[in-house]
Amino acid sequence: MDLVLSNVSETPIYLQIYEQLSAQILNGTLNEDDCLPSIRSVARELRISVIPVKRAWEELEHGGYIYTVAGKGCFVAAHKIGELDVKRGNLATEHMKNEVDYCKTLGYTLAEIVEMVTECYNGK
Amino acid sequence: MDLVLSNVSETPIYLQIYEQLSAQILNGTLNEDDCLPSIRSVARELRISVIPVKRAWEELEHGGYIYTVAGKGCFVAAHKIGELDVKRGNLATEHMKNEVDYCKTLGYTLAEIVEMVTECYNGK
Amino acid sequence: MDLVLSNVSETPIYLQIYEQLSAQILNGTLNEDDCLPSIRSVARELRISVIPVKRAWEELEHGGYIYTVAGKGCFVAAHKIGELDVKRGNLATEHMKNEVDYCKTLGYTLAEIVEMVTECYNGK
Amino acid sequence: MDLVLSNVSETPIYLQIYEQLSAQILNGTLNEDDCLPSIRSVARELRISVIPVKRAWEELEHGGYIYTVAGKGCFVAAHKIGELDVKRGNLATEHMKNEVDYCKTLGYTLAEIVEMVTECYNGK
DNA sequence: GTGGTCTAGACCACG
DNA sequence: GTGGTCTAGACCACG
Repeated sequence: MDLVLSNVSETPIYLQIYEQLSAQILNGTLNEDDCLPSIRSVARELRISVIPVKRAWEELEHGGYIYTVAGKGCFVAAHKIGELDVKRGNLATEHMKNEVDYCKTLGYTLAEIVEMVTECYNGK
Repeated sequence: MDLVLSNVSETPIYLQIYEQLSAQILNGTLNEDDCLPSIRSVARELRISVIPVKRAWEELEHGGYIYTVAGKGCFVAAHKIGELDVKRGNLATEHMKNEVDYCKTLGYTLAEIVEMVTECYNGK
Repeated sequence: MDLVLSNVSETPIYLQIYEQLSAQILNGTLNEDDCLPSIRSVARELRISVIPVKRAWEELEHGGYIYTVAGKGCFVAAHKIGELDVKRGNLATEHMKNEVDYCKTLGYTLAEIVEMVTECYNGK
Repeated sequence: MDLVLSNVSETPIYLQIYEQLSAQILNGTLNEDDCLPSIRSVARELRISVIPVKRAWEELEHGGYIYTVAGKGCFVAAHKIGELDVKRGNLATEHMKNEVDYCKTLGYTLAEIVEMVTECYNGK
C-alpha cells in the first residue's frame, strides 16, 4: 500500500485513504481482482485505528471500486470497458468545477485561470 | 447582502458566508469603508442563527477584509495598492493547487486539464 | 420512534433499525422533511451504542431515504412522484424472488405457493 | 454434485451448500441411502477449502438429512412416510413468513402479494 | 444541543 | 487468518 497521511490536513483520515486508493484504481496502479491488504494490517502499518481504514474500504465498495468477500478480503472490482475513464472524467470535472467557478467570481479571465493551472501543474 | 446559502452543502454556513463576502470584496462589489449590515439583520434575512453570521464576520476581520467599530458596525477595510490582487491570487492558487494535483494523480496531462478547465469556465 | 429490536435475531441491530425505518418511510408513517430523532437519543432509548444507530442512519442516507444536515439533524428526503412506489415494489419483489425460487426448487406449484402466502398473510 | 456457489453472495459458502443439498433431498433428486461424495472431493471440485464443505455436511447430519458411517462416507437418511413433506412445508413457510410480513408492513394487500408471487414464479 | 471522526478494545462467523 | 458488529468512551466543528 502506497499511502501518505497527514494529521494536520482538514481532510479526515478515511477520506485521504479513500481518495488515494480510488485514484490508484483509476490510474491503473491497482488492477481488477487485485487483493487489497487487510484493514487490520493497513491500520497497523499506518499506526491508526481500524475504524478509518474500514470506513475508507466501505466508501470504496459503495463507490463500486472494490468488492468484499467476508472472511477472505477485499478485491478491486471489475469494470466495464471505458467505465473507469468516465468515472475519472466525472470526478476530475466535479472537483474542478467549483474552483473554476470561484476564480470566475474573483474576476479571473479564462486565460488567467489557464496560466494559473499551468503554474500549478508545473509545481511552481 | 447578496448571499445564497445551501443547507445540504458540506461547506458550513459560516464558511459559505465568508467565501461569498470575501469574494465580493476581492472583486470590487464591496468597496473600502462600505458598511456591512448588522449581524442580526443578516441572520434574520437568511433565516439562520446569528452564530454562523458572527463567525463569518470574525473570520473576515481576522482575514483583514473588514474592521469593526464598536457601537457602529463593520466596514470594508482599507487595502494597500495591489494587496487585494495578491490576496486574490494566493487564494485562487491555493484552491486550484489541490485539484490540479488530483488530476495529475489521475493521469491527466496539462493539455487535458486545460481543456477541462475551459469547459468548466464555459459552463459546459 | 416506533422500533422493536431483537437480540436473538440473526439480523444485525443496525439492519433491523434500517428496515423498520425505511419501511416507515415507504408506507407513509414518516413523511418528507420529518426530522428524525437524534442518533444519541435513539441509542439511549433502545439502550444500545450509538454505532448501530449511526450505521442505520448512514444506510438510510445511502439509500436516499434521508439527508443529513450536520449540527441540525437528519430529515426524511424528498421523493419524486411515484419514486417511493417504485422503490417499494423493487424491494418487495427482490425479497420475494428468492423465496419463490426456493419454493420452486422444493417442488411447489404456483397454487401451493399462493396458498402458503395466503396462510402467512392471515397470520396462521 | 450439482452445486452452484457464489463468492459475492451474502450467504456463507457452507449455507449455500447446505441449502442446495437439503433441497435436493427434499425434492427427490437425492434418495435414501444415496452415497454423498467425500468432503475432499467436493472441496476439490468447487475449488474451496474443506472447512465449509465439512460444515455443510455437519449441518445436514444435524438436520437429519444424512447420516455418517465412519470410514465409509455419508448417506442420505431414511425418512418416515410424509416426514420430508412436513419438513419441506415447514422450511418453505418459515422462509416465506418474513417476506409476507415485510410486504404487509410496506402496505401491500394479499391480492397484490399474490400477484407479485405469480410474477416471481413465472420468472418475470 | 447536533453529527463527524477516532481510539482501543471485545466477540462473533467464516474459511 | 479475514471481515462484521458492537461497546464505551473521547474530542471536534457547527449552530
